[in-house]
Amino acid sequence: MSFEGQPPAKMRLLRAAAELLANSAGAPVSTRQITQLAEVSAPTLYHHFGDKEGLFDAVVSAGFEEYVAGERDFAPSGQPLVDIRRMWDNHVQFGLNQPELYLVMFGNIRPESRPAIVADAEALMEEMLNKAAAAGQLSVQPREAARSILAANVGVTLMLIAEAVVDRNLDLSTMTRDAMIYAVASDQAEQNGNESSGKSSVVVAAIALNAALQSSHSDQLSSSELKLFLEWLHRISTSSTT
Amino acid sequence: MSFEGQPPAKMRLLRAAAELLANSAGAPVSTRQITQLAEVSAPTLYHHFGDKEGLFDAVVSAGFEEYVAGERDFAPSGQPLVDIRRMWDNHVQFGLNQPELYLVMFGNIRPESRPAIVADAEALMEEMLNKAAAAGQLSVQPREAARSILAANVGVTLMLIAEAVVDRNLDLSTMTRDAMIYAVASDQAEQNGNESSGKSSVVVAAIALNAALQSSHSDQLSSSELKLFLEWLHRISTSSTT
DNA sequence: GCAGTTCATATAGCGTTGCTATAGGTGCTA
DNA sequence: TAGCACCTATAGCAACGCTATATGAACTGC
Repeated sequence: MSFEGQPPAKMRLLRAAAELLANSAGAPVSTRQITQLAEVSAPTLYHHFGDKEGLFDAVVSAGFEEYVAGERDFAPSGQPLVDIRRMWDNHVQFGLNQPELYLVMFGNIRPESRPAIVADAEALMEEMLNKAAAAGQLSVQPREAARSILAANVGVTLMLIAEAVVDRNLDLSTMTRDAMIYAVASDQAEQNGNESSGKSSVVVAAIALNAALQSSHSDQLSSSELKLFLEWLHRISTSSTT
Repeated sequence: MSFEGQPPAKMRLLRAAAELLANSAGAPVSTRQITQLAEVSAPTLYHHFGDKEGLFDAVVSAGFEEYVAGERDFAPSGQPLVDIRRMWDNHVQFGLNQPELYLVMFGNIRPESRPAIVADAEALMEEMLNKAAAAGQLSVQPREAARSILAANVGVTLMLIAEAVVDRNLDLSTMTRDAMIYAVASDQAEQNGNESSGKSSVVVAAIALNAALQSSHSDQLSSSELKLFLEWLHRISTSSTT
């Protein structure tokens, strides 16, 4: 959605809202400020965007599309998980660069109002994770992984926004990012090279655990618990792969 | 901060605000609603709390202290990492039970306005992680781990709140929680390919199976069986030594 | 060329919001 | 009884999101 072909008033409103959202550090932005800066009167705003939130949505989705576009461009590094890392960092940077926009997008999300942007972000992340899954580098389903990573990504970004700029420590982001990616990656289920089916990885892992439990006795479960546990383990490890 | 000894008006304001915040599903709560329900007129509110946000802060911190108290009580399970899990789950439940309060606390956090509650939550989490660190179960500094886990916890909770109640899937919480705890726990040794130190192969295999089970819902166990199975699995995978 | 329709903008103002200037009541201490 | 804190109320301000209504411009069909 380029700004070029739009009627002047609508475009000026978008620009004014974006500028005010970007510059007013934390303070809420009123429709009167926006219309005044855009040199337009109130009904024009509502004619074009229906709502104050409609205007903000437009600004957000414009900014988000820009961010997504820049994201897709330099993404194909061959290593999907590396791309995920970069995607995470870009997300954080986007939030820190435009905290107001970001808070509108991810801070006030309520059930009835705004799953749209979140769904977009999830889809983008999932798309990248699909490549990782295709390369056998994922130990969980891409959709679940995407939701999980995005949730952590949002949480970290909100925390960083909440901190004073002075003592913002990006180690929080780095650490959480690597934790999430590592947890989702398949390098601890190292058998995924030959069998990429999710179910078979369960079986393989169950067999491995079974073997490990036989050799070294764990004291974390009582004997009765262990007995039942082993039985279940057996049921899992002998299940047919579909 | 008990409610008992307070003058009636102040207490009635707190109760009214809490009730309106809890019951008004998503809609903003106005001071007039509050003062009307509390049978009090406007200046009284500002006399006692200075601000609308001051009132909300009071409500929030009351609720938060209650939540913290309930948290500390049943916490000492001996296994710090298990306690962290429970703490995570309680955090999510707190957010889902009182979404309005939660959004006030963690959704709108801006640099100048509200690091207080966040700091409290961090401190609580850190306190628990210190025990884990003392038991040699942590591979990173408790403070960093607490910040990281809390950030992910907040992100997950916000995501769940944003979803319609119907299709809320708590797997998102479970998966992210275990990912974070696992990443922070000291069994990270094999992350660097150094498998001999620290964890036994039982733990490694248990973790792998856990991850695999998260991705593909096995139909070999009933849901109640699976729940208990996963619980045991986690006990094994968070055990400190063999 | 001109009526009809549609789109875009403006004037003025409604109802509600958070908040306050001012003042009156209440109970305590002296 | 006087004085003094504390607590509460009447009334109202400025700002908010939003809209009923109206005017101008641009295009369309005849």
